[in-house]
Amino acid sequence: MSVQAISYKDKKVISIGDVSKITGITERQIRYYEERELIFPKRTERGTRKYSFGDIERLMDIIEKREDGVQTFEIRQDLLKKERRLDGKKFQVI
Amino acid sequence: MSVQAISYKDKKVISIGDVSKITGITERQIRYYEERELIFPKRTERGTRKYSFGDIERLMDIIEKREDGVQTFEIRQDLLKKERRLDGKKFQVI
DNA sequence: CGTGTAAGGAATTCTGACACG
DNA sequence: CGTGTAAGGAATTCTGACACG
Repeated sequence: MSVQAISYKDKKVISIGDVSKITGITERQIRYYEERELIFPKRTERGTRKYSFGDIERLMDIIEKREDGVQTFEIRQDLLKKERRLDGKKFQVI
Repeated sequence: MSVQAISYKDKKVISIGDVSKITGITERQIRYYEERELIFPKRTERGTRKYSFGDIERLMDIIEKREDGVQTFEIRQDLLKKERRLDGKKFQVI
């Protein structure tokens, strides 16, 4: 129930060109969000970025926030908060 | 229960090079199986083939059969039989 | 029948930079 | 800060063909 096999959602196999078409934003923006550490594609041996469907969902979320005027810095903050919450559950202090 | 939204499994977004790496067979073989109508990738505007995870599963199946000495012709026959069975359920003759 | 290979062209992706603001 | 663009190089993919068997 808690442990789940990695599904297709998390396999990083989509090229940036396709991600751009699917999400509707430019490759430049996608690369910038990576630079700002909001998204983490895999790299092939050659250096090509590969994204998962999960990454695309995350991107959709980022796009929405950006449209609401949220800065990448703030989006990153929220991300870190979430991670800390997850850590808390793993190493719960009593 | 019967109708299901198209999941990530059926989104055709994987390039032939990645399919080759994932399945372990050459691009030549993958293209040949398409020529023999065993597999049906999508084409981008430019003409690049795009495969889904479902396509990859199907390929794995084809590879196994080929290793057992089954010819592409026979594999295709089985495919058509399956389709007919499905059709039978849709247009059942009484 | 099933697969390898060399050939040439066209589209993709990458990085670092300059630009505007 | 967030995004556009031109630049040049490197890797990808495509098709049609010849080869072996």
